[in-house]
Amino acid sequence: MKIRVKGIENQGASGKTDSNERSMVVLQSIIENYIKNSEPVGSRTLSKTIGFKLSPATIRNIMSDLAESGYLIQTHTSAGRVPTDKAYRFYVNSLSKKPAVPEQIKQKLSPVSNVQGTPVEYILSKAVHLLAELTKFACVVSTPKQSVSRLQRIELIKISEDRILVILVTKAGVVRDKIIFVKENHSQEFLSSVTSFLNEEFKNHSMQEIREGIHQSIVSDRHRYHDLLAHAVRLGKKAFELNQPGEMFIEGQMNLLLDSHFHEQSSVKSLIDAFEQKTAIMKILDESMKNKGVHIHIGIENDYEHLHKCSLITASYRNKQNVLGSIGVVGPTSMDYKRIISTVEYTAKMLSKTISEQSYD
Amino acid sequence: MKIRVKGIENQGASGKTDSNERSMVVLQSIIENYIKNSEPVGSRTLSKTIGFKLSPATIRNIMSDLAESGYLIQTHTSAGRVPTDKAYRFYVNSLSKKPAVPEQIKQKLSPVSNVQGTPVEYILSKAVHLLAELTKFACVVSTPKQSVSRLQRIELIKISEDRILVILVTKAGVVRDKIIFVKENHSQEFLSSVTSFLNEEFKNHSMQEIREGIHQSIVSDRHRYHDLLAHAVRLGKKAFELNQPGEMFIEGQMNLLLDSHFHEQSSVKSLIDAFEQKTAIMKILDESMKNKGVHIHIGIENDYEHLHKCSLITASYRNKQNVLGSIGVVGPTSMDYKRIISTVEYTAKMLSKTISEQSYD
DNA sequence: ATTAGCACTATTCATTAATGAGTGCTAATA
DNA sequence: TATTAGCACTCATTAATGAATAGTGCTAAT
Repeated sequence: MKIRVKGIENQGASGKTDSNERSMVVLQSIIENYIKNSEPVGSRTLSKTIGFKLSPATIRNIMSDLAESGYLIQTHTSAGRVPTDKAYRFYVNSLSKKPAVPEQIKQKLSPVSNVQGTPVEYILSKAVHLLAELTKFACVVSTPKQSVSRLQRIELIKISEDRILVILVTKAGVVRDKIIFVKENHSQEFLSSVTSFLNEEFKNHSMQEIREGIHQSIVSDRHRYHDLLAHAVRLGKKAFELNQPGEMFIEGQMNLLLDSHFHEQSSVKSLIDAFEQKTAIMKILDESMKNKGVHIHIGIENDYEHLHKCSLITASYRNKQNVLGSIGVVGPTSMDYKRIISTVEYTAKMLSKTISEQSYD
Repeated sequence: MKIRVKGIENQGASGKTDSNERSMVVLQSIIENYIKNSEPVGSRTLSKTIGFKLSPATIRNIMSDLAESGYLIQTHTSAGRVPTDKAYRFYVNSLSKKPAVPEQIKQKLSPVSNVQGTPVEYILSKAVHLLAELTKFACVVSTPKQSVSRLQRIELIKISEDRILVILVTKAGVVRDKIIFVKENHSQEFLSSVTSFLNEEFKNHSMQEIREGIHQSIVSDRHRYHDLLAHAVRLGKKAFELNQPGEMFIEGQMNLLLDSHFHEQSSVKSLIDAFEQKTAIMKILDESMKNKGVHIHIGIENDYEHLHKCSLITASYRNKQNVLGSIGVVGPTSMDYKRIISTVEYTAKMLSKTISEQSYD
């Protein structure tokens, strides 16, 4: 008795890759069909939509094999087949790496480059809003991580006897502010001296570096700033200490609830949890900053359980110097990967371009 | 034939206010029951839960009258009664003006005062987040209107040959930034002169005033700043011109979708629309800044059609000088008004307190 | 290796009947 | 005169039934 070649699974193990390739095409076809209609796909419909001629019976055999290898499941005996996360993974891996971006999408995203001169946060919110409108899913974007970005300018402004407003401007064009409380009543002139000292000393250094090196650096310069020194150290430390938690803008959450895949009560609750407790998604965005290109997390691949029914497509954005943050889409595992991937990629590119142009180096 | 006194409607018209008062209590009871259980309430259950003894039949008569006067409706013949928007309006109007704030809510909101020294935006997002958690509805907050708030400080920072970073600090503690593009290559020293000129001239004036008066003011001072003048006018105009659209933070939209009242497909779509197109809600928040206290918009009272099934509870927040913005809750018309109103009021109070303490005057 | 044919299974949909919650009206009652 | 008991009636909800449908798995023929 001959054992049928199980298609995709044992690539190369068998001499005949014909049957192998065919099952791949069948799988692809099932996936695309399901992405389009959100309904279990059966052998009959498939035999019609598929490119070459193949009877339902044959397709049934192939499907049976694919199911056995974990690419398909049945919701019940007499239902069609539905792709698993494993299938989607296969699918995105087999996609041609660079799908073209439809002109229509480019059009829609053009406003992103029209907001130059506005705060970075505004640009981000514009981008994430448009992305949500285009994809009809939930979209997220993380604000620039300040630790990596380099200092363009620091300002110390006296507000009252015991409060100083610190304004940090990074090369990426991000402005951050914070109030620090002090015991001594410094004059504005004194603060100006400290300001220019800090600017001279730390311009073009990353926040991380500054935070780590602030003490040594000042000490080595002791001779120039005698009496200023003690205070400058203290103020500088406080000023650069500000480690605001990374923020995240979310847009279009509600879109997900129109999606049939999230109609069950339990899924909805999971989603709410996932967005309420932002850390999980934030973590994925952070992760996405480490490598170039588009990142894809499919369903069960996500560490966070509440995201097991979602796929996340993310891409980082950057200026000329550094990776700053990332932007992404959260949707059902059966999303139209081709379209979403290229849209996210293009959005990130536009974002990088716009922000680079107003970065300060 | 005598006409039965129709209760609430013709208050004072009849000699007997007894029946009048009783129907008010019945209505109140129905409303509270419906708020609690989200189910049409019938005469039998009501006769049990209501304080004094009254047979279902009598209650049916009263209910019939209330229905006729537009306070109640039936979804179908054999169903219990459901309060109308008119009933809710009656209900909130008859509430004692100052319900006590439960200690538990005070506890939960205490983090709002623990974020002093952080940017105003951060405080706002914290507050709106907590409010959403407490109310389990969608919550919104508008960022401070810059037009009314007074200038604390302006900074002009040279970024490149043709770009200047403008930083505006208002008395309310809000920091806004914008890049302006210029044709001439000004030195940083020159910018410093302009900066101190603008600060001297305009500190403590509202943005509105500054925008309106910038030209006259400078002209009248012509003798002091001869050559500076032309440039200063141009720069100042550009700098203060920045009229960013008022922003709004939204939190907990998804909460609404767990609410049974929004389960129909059409309601969900309405909600999505309402939040997508933020202007309607923004308008209500703006409106709420004009008068003190809590504002209540019930269902049909809202101008915007997509909000006809929602009630909005809003309250403004302020610093010592000005009303800055407002915060509010968007929920179903059958929300627990007592609780929500006091929670919103208290949150706004906390917000005002926190922001006042770090305002610059 | 592929396909046609057939038995089998599970969902979906419409129909029906039973149940029950609630009202409105009328007549009896305090 | 106001209240209440009683009863007929309405309509939503639920469960049960059966027909139609979409799909599979297996076997035998090609």
